[in-house]
Amino acid sequence: MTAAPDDAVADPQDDLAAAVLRPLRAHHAFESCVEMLATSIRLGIYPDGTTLPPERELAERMSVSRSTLREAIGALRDAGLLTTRRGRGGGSVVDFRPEEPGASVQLERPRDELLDALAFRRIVEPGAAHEAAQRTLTLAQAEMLRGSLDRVSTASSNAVHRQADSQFHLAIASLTDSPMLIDAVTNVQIRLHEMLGAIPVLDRNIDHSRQQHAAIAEAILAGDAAKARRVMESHCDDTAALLRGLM
Amino acid sequence: MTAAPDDAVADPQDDLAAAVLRPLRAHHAFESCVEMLATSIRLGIYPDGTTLPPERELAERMSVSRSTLREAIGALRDAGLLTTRRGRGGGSVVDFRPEEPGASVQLERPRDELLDALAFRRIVEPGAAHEAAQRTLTLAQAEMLRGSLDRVSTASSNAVHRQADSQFHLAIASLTDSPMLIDAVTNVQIRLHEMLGAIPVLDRNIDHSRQQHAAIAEAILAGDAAKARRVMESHCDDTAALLRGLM
DNA sequence: CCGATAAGGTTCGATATCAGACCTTATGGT
DNA sequence: ACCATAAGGTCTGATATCGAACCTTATCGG
Repeated sequence: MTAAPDDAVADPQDDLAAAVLRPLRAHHAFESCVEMLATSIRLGIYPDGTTLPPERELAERMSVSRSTLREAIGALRDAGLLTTRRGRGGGSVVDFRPEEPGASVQLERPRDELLDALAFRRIVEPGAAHEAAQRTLTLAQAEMLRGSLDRVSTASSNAVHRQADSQFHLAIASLTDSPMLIDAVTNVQIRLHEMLGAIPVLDRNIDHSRQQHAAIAEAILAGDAAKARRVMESHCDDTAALLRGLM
Repeated sequence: MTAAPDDAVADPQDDLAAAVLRPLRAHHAFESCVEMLATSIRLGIYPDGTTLPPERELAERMSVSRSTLREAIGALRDAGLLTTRRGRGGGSVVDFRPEEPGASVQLERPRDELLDALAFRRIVEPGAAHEAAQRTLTLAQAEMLRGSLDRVSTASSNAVHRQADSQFHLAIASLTDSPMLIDAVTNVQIRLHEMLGAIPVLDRNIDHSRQQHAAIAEAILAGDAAKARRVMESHCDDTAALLRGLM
């Protein structure tokens, strides 16, 4: 009744089952842990030279045992992304200078998944911008947004720009205070960051991006939700077109 | 540098860290497994009297070992949601008639989380409708959409209507073929379904919903993406207003 | 200079989960 | 009537993860 025979056309109902019964466990907490920390470092959330939060705290945030977390940190240390010092004031210090993007880097995920991320992004990021613009921001939030814009505007190299770009988009999402939305944007940005690392970058594209970023931030700070969404949509479309063309 | 002192205002950068370093493991695969299956049954994906897919298949879909899955099925059996028969053609048969919603049901999740789901929904479901309308649907897909609309239109009771409603929205998402989008809508619908079970339902609201559902399906089948999005936005707004008022 | 403290490092037993082989039962086809 | 088959049921050893206590090291404040 439920299982569709191999030869028959799948019962459309089964698609729903497939949707709800999604895999619920990323095999091996250890690996996911490594990936998550490595991503944070590559995205520049913990820039070169900064110290990671204490192990006990990190473990709790990721809801993972300290032993597992430590193994992950060990792996990153082996990979040369971290150095660790003991004692009070010690900790794991990031040792990572982002590399200039280029076509030599291989994509890890299947192409489908990346295209999916672009489509999903086109929906959630404009939504986030719209929502952020509707809120009345605290001074600290406005400050953070301006800071993110500033960093992405003045980035000294393509590699740094790429990090700052991710953070700018994450910053907008975080203005919404919506965990589900933040999570969605984070997911998208992780995949996007990976894609951008695999293509050559043109200065002209970056200039164009810069202008769009400024317009988006301005619209959000001015509370112009419709404009924020519109510009973000164009921005996503442009990035997507670039990526689809070059991959 | 990284850890914000308790007394100071949190460094905005830390918000980003909090976003990327999200918990990565739903403690106890067993519990998540029970929840997932129970949800599928309550959403009517496996209606009363139908047989679940074989254990080996279910286990693979959820990427969980068969032992763990079996424990989950056992728990559902103990809870009276299933009966199991051995031998060829056997399996676990659903034994669940949805209850009429009412204010007596207690919400399990914190209110914040539910409001968050409403906000997120307002972004992703209109996006899904828009995307679905842009695609050229196969005959089977159009058929499935019409079927879902039909079931939600002719539902004989509030309880059945609530199930059919979830499935209608999931059906639209599944038209997009975008795993990330489908996943987002699924998440939202699970939370929504829970909320709808906790409030009394007015026939007038249901009639209104019905009209909107019909308009959405029509717009999608006609390929009118703008309209599909617009109507879905109203639909989400209306449902959200109702829920916010009654919770 | 010295103790309180905040970090990382180590160890160990308990438990959850996995992977897979194997057993048992009922059904449907020939 | 029989037997291949498709289900659920059982068992077991390996491994991952937890969690919690405890040790070691370095720094900061008085």
